Parts: sequence; C-alpha cells; structure tokens
Amino acid sequence: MAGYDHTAIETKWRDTWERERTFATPTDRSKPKYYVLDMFPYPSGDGLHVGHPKGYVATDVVARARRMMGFNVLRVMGWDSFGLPAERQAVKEGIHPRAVTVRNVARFKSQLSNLGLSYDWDYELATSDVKYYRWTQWIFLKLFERGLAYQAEVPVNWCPALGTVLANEEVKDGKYVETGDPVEKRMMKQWMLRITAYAERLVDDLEAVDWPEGIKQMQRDWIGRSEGAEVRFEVDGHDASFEVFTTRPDTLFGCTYAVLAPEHALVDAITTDAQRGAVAAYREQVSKVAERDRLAQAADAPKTGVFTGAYAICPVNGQKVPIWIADYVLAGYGTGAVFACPAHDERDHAFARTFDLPIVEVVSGGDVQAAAYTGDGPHVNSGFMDGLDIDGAKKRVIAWLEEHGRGRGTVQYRLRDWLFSRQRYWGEPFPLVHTPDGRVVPVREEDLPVRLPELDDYRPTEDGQPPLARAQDWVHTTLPDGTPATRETNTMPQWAGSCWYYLRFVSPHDEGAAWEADAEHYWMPVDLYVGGAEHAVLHLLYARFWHKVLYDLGLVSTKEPFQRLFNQGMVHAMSFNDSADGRGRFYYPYQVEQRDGDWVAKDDGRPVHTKVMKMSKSRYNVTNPDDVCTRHGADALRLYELFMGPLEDGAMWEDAGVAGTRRFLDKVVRLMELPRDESFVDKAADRALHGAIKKVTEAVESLRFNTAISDMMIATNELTRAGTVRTDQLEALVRILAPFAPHLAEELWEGLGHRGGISFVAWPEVDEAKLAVDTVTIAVQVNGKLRGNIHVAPDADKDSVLAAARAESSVAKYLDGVTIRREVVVPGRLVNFVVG
RNA sequence: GCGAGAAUGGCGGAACUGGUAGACGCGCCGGACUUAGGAUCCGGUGGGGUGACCCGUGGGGGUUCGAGUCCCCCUUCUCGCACCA
Repeated sequence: MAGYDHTAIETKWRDTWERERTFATPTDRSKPKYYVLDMFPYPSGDGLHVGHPKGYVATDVVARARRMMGFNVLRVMGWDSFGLPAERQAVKEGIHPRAVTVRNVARFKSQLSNLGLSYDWDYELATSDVKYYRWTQWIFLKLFERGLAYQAEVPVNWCPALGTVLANEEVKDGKYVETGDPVEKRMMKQWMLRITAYAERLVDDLEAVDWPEGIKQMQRDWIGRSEGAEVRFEVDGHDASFEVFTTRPDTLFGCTYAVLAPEHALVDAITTDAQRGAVAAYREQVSKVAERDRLAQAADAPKTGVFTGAYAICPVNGQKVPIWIADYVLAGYGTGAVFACPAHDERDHAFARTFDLPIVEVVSGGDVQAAAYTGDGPHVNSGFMDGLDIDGAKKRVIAWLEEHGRGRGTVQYRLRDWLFSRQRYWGEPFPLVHTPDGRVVPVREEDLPVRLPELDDYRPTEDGQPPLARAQDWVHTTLPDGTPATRETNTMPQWAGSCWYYLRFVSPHDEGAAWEADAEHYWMPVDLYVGGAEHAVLHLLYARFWHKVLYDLGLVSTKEPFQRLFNQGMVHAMSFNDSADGRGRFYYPYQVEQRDGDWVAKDDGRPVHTKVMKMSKSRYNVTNPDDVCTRHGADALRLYELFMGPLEDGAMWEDAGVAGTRRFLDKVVRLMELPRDESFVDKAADRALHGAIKKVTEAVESLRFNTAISDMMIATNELTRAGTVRTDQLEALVRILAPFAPHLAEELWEGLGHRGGISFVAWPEVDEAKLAVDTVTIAVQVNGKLRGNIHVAPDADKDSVLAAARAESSVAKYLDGVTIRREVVVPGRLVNFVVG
C-alpha cells in the first residue's frame, strides 16, 4: 500500500489528543455553546460494523468544525447498557450480566476509539452504573409523587420465552420486535406511566422543534389525537347507559344500531336470556383470537358479531336501535362502545350488510346502499342539522348534546399509558416498597440508590415472580419507622435510562444531583441529535414525556430536549443467499464468486442469490471498521461514510469506495510537495478552493457532506493541476479537511509549520471575490435545443449576449432564413431563440 | 387499505428558486511505470450513428420559449400505520 503511513499518523495524533485532553468539555461559559449528541448505543455482543459509526462520524465533523468556528462543544458518548440481551448472554455463559456488559462496552469503546471521534471520554456514562441509575430512580420518584406512576391490572403482552411483559410498542404481529419470540395476552398487575396526560403537549410542542417532517408525523400518528364527542345512550328497559365516542356526531341521525366491545362491562347486564348462549359463545370465540389477529383486519374485512337482545335509545331522535357486540369494536380505545352509522362508515357498512341491518342516509352525495359515503355534503334526515355540511353539523350537534346533557365534545388519543415494568433482572429496580397492609411507599431520596441485588440465577422464580424475588434478603426490608416491608421486584424497561441521559451528560460526575442547574441551563437543549429513524416513536416520545414532566417541576429550562433531530440512513451491503427469498443459507463474500455473470458458491458451485440488505452479522455481510482502519485508515473510512450519499439515505457499502476516499487523501498529501510560490495566482484553483470552503461551511449546518467532500476533491484536483501552490491555499484546505480527516489534517498542519494542533484553529473565511469568474459560458438554444456555447463577461448586457449568440457559427446556421419570434435571455445561463 | 418519501449511466450519487442532465467517486477501457501486480499515475467512459446528428432522468398526458425539477394519471420500491369509531 503506497501513500502516507496512516497507522503511524493516526496513532500519533490519537495519543496526542488523549495526552493533552484536547477534547475536554470546556468549562468557561463565555462562548456560544453547541451540544451535539449521538443516540448512545446498546453495547451488543456483536461489536460495531461500518454502519454504526455513520452518524457518529457526521456528528464528529459538526463538533470539530464548530470548535474551529468558536463554539464550546459538548461531545460525549455513553452506553445504554441495561437490557435483555446481556441478561440472556449471562444465562448462557453462566456469568453476571454486568460482566457481559463490561466486556461489550470495552469492545465498542475500542472500536470507536480507532475512528478518532472527538468525545470527551471523561464524560462517559453507562445507564447500568449505579451512579447513574440512582438518578433514574430519583426521576421515577418525581413521576410517582406527581401521580404519573400507578399500578394497574392490565392485559399485558407476556413473552414466555423471555419471562417478561413487553410494551405494546415492542410487539408486532404477535412477536417481540427484537427477537421474534411469540407474545401472548395475559392479565397482570403492572406499573404504568401516565404518558396520556401529556398527549396534547406531546403533539403541540412538535411545532417548535426542527425535526424531519416525517418523524413528526409518525409521532402525531402514534399519539393519534382525534376530536369528536362522547354521547350517552340509554339502554331501553334497563336503568343503564353507555357512552360512545365518535368523530362523526353529525351522523347520529343515521344510527341504526350500536355496538359494544365483547369485553364491555355492560354486556352481561343487558343480554337477554334468549341471546345469552350466543353471546357467551361469541365472547369465548373472541377471547381465543389473539389481539394481533383482531387488530390486523382491514376496515372492509368481513365482520362478525352477535345481537345482545337489548336496545338503546338514540339520544337525538329517541329511536330504538339494537345493541350488538362485535370484535371490530376495541375495548381499549375510546369508551369501548360505538354507535353505528352504516351509511357513512365503512366498518359499520360492512357489518350492516353482513347482518342485514338498515342503512339510513344522513349526508347526501353518495349511494349509501352500495357503499359507505364518507365525503361531505348537505345533511338530510337529520332534524336540526338538515342542510348543514359536516363541519357545521358537528358544531350544532355538540352544542345540542351539551345543552341537553347527553354528551359533550371531547378529544381522544390513540396513545395508551406506558407499561413500565419488566420481570427482568438487568434493569433499574423500582425505588418502592410494599407494606403488609397493601400500601406502596416510595423510598426516601436520601436512601437512594436501591441497588440491584447480586444474584446467580437471573430467571423468574418457579412461581412466576420476577428474578429479583430470588433475592429474599434484599426483598425483605423495613421502612424508616421500622415497619417491615417488601421491595418491588419488577425492574424498569430499557427505555428508562435513555429517557434522560442527555441531561446527565451536562454534568456526569455530579454526586449530589442528577444534573447541575448551571450546566443544564448552559448546554440545553441538545442542538443536534443524530440517530436512526428506528427510534422515531418510542425513545423520542418517552424522552420528551419525561422531559416535560421535569420541565413542569422546574428542573429543566427547556420544553423540548432535542431542538434539531436528524436521522442517518442505514448502511446496506450485498448479501449472498442460496434461496431467492433470503431465508436459506447465507454466504460470506469470500465464499462466492461470479461465473459467467452468475453468482455461485465457490465450494460446490450452487447458485446463490444476491440481495442488498441491511448490514448484520446474521446475514454474513458486515464489514468491521477495524479492518477498514487497518487497510485504509480511519480518515479514509470517515470520509467514505459521509461520501456514500446523503446522510439521511440508506447506502450500499462497497469496500472499493474507501479506496477512493483514500486516494483523495493521498492526493492532498502530494499537494504539500508541490512547488511553493506565495505570489502565485491561479484563479481556477482559488475559485475551486473557496467554493469548497463555502460548501463545507454550509454542510456543517445542512449536513450535506457528500457534496462538500466532492468539492474538496475538486479543489484538490484544481490545485494539483495548477502545479504550484501558496501556503495559504494549503492551510485553508487542511483546515476544512480537518473535521473529516482529523489525523491527517493534524499531521499536515504540523508539517506546514504550526504547533499546538488544528482542533481550535480558526475556520477559514470564504473570499467571495475569489469565487468570481472572468467569463461565463452561456448555452445557446434554438427552439430549446442546445446548438452552441458562447463565452461572455458575467456582467455582459442582454444585447451583447444576443449578438454574440447570433454570431456563433454553430448557431447561425439554424437562424438563417427563419423568423426569430422570441429571444429568451437568462443572464449568466442561456439564450434561447424561438424560431418558426 | 391509509399516510409519507423515492425512481437519474454498469454502480453510489450531482444538478441553486424550471435554464447546457450525468459533478465527484466506484467500476470498466486504454496508456505509462514495472519481473509482475488486485499497487501507483495519466487519459477515456449515458446510448446509438460513429462528421459538425438523433435519443435519453420509471411509463403516459399536460403547462412552458424551455421540465429530472411544476400539474394530472399509472407502475414499482422503501418506510410508517393498520377495524382507533
């Protein structure tokens, strides 16, 4: 491998940075601050592949450039180190989860260290460190005191393989999203956090943050705010009633039946003897269908249900309508009951058709017997709403309902409260104890932390209690007044630690507080938060929720934690599989080869299918950054990570691409050996250089690094072509290159005669005069087709441009003998003659 | 099914508010240096004719002097949500 000795240079400068504590977090508060944060990783046993550091490299470029631009930068890294995989690995190996975690963290840290990321490692933290989780417990106490934590007997997602419950969000298609283990429904007493109390603000405050619109929309959808009305229906012949929630109270006159969720509390009371058998059978049948299947139905799917024999009174017109139960009404949303207007709701329409229930039109504009009409139109058959459109009718009917005490306008959210307990070992213990008389008492702040007890068996107990129940000495405790009590044995979910780590980072060594108020005030909010889009909903929503609670308590100074969010795209790589659907055996790249254009396995020649897939160890398509660093160097790797394409897009990793960015760095090194002449002027070279300065400067804000790197390549090519260089040109180039390729930039900077490192050297200024051009090339079109080019002064007036265009021989022949109907002149761009 | 985004050479991708499509890089081809090279350097590289011409940004319409860019319809892909009343 020719070129510079990257190993020597990179080792030298990493050692220098470490020795001189170059990236220690600034403590003076005189400069503007910039808090740039990576979503901290879960330190998995697989180590890093080249896809992981893409975001870290991007933030490092921002951090390094901001330092040179005069900002105090907070640049830190830590570990989201509680969690299930370590616990499972511990069981497998017969060692402590802490040992697994320590090992994995060491591996991650060593891999990251090779990349020259400018973290202040003194600020490193880990959520499983008791010095950290004591404050997670402290925040939980704040939530508890505010009444935001409560216990409830709830249907939970029980995962038998893991022996724990999962939050709704962690379950998809009846499986745990992380491992694919099956999940079933079970009733259990669990700790919940009242995130729904913040639903409205979690939606509204999205307006104030600079996040990708798509992510904001996903959060809005997840919270699922919908405006409508709650309406009371009396049950005919019973002293009973039920509430329904509807977004279309304007269609109340079209109500021809009502539906309760099969689990609805009223069902037993109102079912007639004649229907009791059928109702019981239906409920039995529904209970066997997992919720996943129940929810996975489309709106127009065939409906099932059973008549209860009872009737409800429609409050607007006194009409008697049959009450059914059906599984398309969900117990967990709204009130678990709906009124049905088959004329204007697809689901109700499908149900009415199945059971031959009447369909009454109340909004004109469609053929409601054929299909539900959900569009707008004048209301009919609707008494006091006749003639109004949907909007007007809604307002009128809500006023009517409120006036008559039969309902009111309300807002419903899809968001449910957060299931916050897990039956695991490797998580934060709840700072709570239970008294013999059934009270729950929070542990006093001064008695924190509640340390995780040492165990040698991390499985649930035989009688189904969480692993912490095995630590009987720990479980049995006393209140400060001596009353015996038992500790809560659930632990918090992995999300807990990541809900506030960005706050701990402002003062991670503080023993007396979760964070120092001054430091919080100075550093918050996070100016730029970069991570994968997979956290678009869960982590970001939970963290925002906690942050708002802390804001209400006056403990943080900003309403939102993350001012700007950016999602880096995933890194993909070619995978080889002997089955076209990717379910067969995977092959490593070295195990396959191309024969006559087709990919085959080297050993037995069987055909393999290629597919670009997300990089992962299980697909045999990972590239280890350590190997790339060894071969091409960390600087070339960093450049390639960003050069692959726009940061937010997915891109395919190709090892050959790194060779390209490495060649670029070699070219930069050779620039240093060109003849030096401080009075030498090459306008094209200066223009390219200042174009690159401008583009890189903008990229620090826009994060469009791929084109910025391209412009640095162009500048380097131009300087090479010029053949002679000035020192100031080299200095400028090295400085804008420094955030991307810091090791080499340090070496070159030193080589240019500077001492003290490049990390805090002032960022170069763009000289607009150097961007100016002497002549511009103007395209000349005839009827929109390019016929020639002319070169004119940038400020040439319209007439002279037209004259030059007409005179151009390649153009003139198209103008000969035709009438010019129109002349379009775009200054500095083109001329178009319209002839005919 | 609904919502959001995307589709440009062999590949990753450039193209500011509509204004010379294909920057930069990979790969490939040719050359140089070499005992040799998967090393390095230089040159070429959208397709077709191969003269100074035609065709080209998923497909079809439209607006415009001019469309990768704007509008309508369609196809495909990615992501998210999925009976939420």
